[in-house]
Amino acid sequence: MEVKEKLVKSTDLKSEILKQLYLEKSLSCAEMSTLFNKSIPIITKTINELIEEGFVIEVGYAPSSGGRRPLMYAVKPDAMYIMAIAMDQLSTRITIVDLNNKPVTEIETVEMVLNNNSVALAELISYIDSYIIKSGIKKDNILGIGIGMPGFVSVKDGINYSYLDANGEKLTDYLAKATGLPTYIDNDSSIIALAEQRFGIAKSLTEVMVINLGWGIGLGMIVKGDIFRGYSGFAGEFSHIPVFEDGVLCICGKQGCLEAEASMLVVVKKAIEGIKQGRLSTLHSFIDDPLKLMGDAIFDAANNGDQFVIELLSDAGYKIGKALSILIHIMNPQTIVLSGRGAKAGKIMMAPMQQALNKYCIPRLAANTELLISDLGFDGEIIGAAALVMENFDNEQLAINTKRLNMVKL
Amino acid sequence: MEVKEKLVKSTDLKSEILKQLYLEKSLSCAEMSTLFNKSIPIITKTINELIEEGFVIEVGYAPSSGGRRPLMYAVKPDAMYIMAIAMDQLSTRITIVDLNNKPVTEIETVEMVLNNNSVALAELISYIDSYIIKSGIKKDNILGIGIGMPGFVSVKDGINYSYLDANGEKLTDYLAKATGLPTYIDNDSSIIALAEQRFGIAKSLTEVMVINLGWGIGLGMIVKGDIFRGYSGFAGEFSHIPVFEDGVLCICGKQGCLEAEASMLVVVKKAIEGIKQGRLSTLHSFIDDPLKLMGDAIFDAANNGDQFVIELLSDAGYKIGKALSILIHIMNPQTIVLSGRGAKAGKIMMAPMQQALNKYCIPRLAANTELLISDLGFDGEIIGAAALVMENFDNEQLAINTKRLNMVKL
DNA sequence: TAAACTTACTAAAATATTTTAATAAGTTTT
DNA sequence: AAAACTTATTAAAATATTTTAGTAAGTTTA
Repeated sequence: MEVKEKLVKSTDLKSEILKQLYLEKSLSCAEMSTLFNKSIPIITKTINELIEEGFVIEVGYAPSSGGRRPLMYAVKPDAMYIMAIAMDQLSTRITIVDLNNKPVTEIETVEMVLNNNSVALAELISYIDSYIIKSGIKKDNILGIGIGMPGFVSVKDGINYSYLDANGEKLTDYLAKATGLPTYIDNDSSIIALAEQRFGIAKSLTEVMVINLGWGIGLGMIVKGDIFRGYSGFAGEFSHIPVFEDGVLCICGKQGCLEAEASMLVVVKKAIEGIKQGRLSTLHSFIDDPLKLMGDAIFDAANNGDQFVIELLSDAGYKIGKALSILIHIMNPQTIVLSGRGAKAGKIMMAPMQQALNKYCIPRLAANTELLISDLGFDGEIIGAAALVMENFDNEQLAINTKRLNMVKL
Repeated sequence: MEVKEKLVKSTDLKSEILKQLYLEKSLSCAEMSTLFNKSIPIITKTINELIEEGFVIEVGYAPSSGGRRPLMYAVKPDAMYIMAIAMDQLSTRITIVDLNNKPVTEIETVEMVLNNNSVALAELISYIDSYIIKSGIKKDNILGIGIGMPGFVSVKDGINYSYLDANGEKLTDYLAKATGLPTYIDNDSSIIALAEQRFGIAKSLTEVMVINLGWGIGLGMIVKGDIFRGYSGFAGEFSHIPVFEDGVLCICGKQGCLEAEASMLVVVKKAIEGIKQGRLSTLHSFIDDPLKLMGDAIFDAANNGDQFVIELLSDAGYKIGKALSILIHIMNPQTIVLSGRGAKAGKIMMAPMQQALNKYCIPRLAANTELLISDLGFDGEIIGAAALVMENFDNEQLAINTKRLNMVKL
């Protein structure tokens, strides 16, 4: 533990400790004292209150580092639960996790198209309600709902400008009213980046760019250790920067977008065309169900040495690499993480990507940036959605839940 | 005043107040109380100490907002001085400013080429020494030296990897030893961005991209209200991103860089070529002294309606605009500021730039970004260099200077 | 294996900070 | 023009936080 010192208001200490314990497996009083720049007595007092209130438990002694062994504290996993929802264009996953991010009931996947679907919002609410009932967990025990979704999401305004219109009302307010639970939304890629920085391969790093390889190519940015959203909340529109001169026409209406040249959707389309034109591939059996192709089949094919698929992924990788070189020039990140549903494809894409970085980056920058593949993979968005709720956990939330836990005791 | 609340350690309150007073013209106790989240008594006590020690003065009453008029406090301008140095490839400007950023002695410009100049560092030191002597200001009264310089500057390492090599030693340490004053360095564009955000047209904005129009095209980034430098300190390498397919060969060795297509150097080169080929321009009298062309002549010509120059600048503006659209997609800034020596040219470039933004940006992003021209202009780098010293002002610095001021009194 | 050194935890004393209440000095309303 | 309302400043009381010192429990060194 050599986490950088945090500055917190004394009144926020309690919720901040709980947040920190959610992020770390366990901490000693001394560690928290240095972390929060508070004296040991005040930490001890606060921790004891948290134990008294049922949020924190002792988890034994850590190995000695040359003196008395420190007593470690951790969050009580079942003190509160979080509902985590991960949406994409075609399907939505719902689960409820405990404070160790462990699903307490199985992740449920429902097919729901977002585009031009005026009943999507109503459906989502009904899915949420029935899932909570099925789970057997009392609503009072759920801290809130975190949702990752594609589109132009403004966290500040609580609105997704692309999907799930709530008749002009704040989507977060609308969902909170409908479900009776505090609701937080964010862009899927941002949420995946949050998961990678809090619990994944980029844990505790401060400058991280996370590429969300889904049907499209998303970017989640971690700047100075936190999600970066830009001024109006639309930062990271990576896939629509003009990289290729006179390229394919993109759905966004412009030419030369990365997404129109190198997304998984494009790879699949090219695969279908190629197979139809007689190219040999193990994927020919999927040709009638192209959208399901993505479901690991394409990566499995690549991993099994399917030449055609490898060729297609390599080409996409090189193009993404060229765009990444632009990103690196501007952001100079420590790490780039390939994550999201298609993270597996990252393995095949990595070599051509690195090749493009070497070609298009100033050497000093290429040398200072490492390219990694997520180990969270498809779970990233779920974990990120849960983490989003805890990001917003504050004293107010704590007070509500303290009351609740005390009520239960009586 | 509705500045966002700052979290400061109690032990840092004194230096933080002084820093804040350097940035604002004046503040009342109540304002500082809300700003720093401290009680009025503690602010009063601290301010009185600062007055006692000679750093702060009362500057009268502010207009009432419906009650007793607040007593305003400001920094004592001559309590300390700052040496500010602005370097570019060809010349270096030196001055000493007071705590109102007013030069106390005239800004001195010396010709000094940075590239392949092994004696540049020694020259710089001698310029500094002689300027201090000439100024008549005691070294003890100078808080430190702030230097803006082109090149790959790593603030963390205190090294400029492009110029001013100090035999592997930290440049900041070397200069501090040689001059006897704490020295801080940063990239010229970053420092200009700092000036714009602290004292210029982007004052107090949190997400700002500042384009430094000099011989090259620099970028200084303000993210979350502070200079953004990236992980290894090289963020903002805007002018070498691959924007143009198969473009001109750049000095960086790559093709299609913005700098190779649209920098002022390129504009000047094209102007010379054009005039030689018979194009009419009021610049023909400068043809024998191309490097001096830049010295306002090119902007004057444009402002006077010189068609050829306007054409060249418009073309450069459009190209910069295309690159800016990439930057906007990634960063989603609130404001883009055209600054630096060539800020004047911004007026002519603005229309084609906006045109490129409209073409290459997703409409929602283009609409959310305003394009402004600096009013600091050529002074930006000097002001930023001074601000850089105050950025690093802390309790330690304060203690040293308190001692000094008390010594003087005895 | 005992002595010396580290580190962790607890309680009391010292210090720092905020809250409260009283007063001063304005503006706006009646 | 007086009364009612705001806002600023000051001093005293109440509260919060840190420092200090003492004890407990381990590791390392001689």
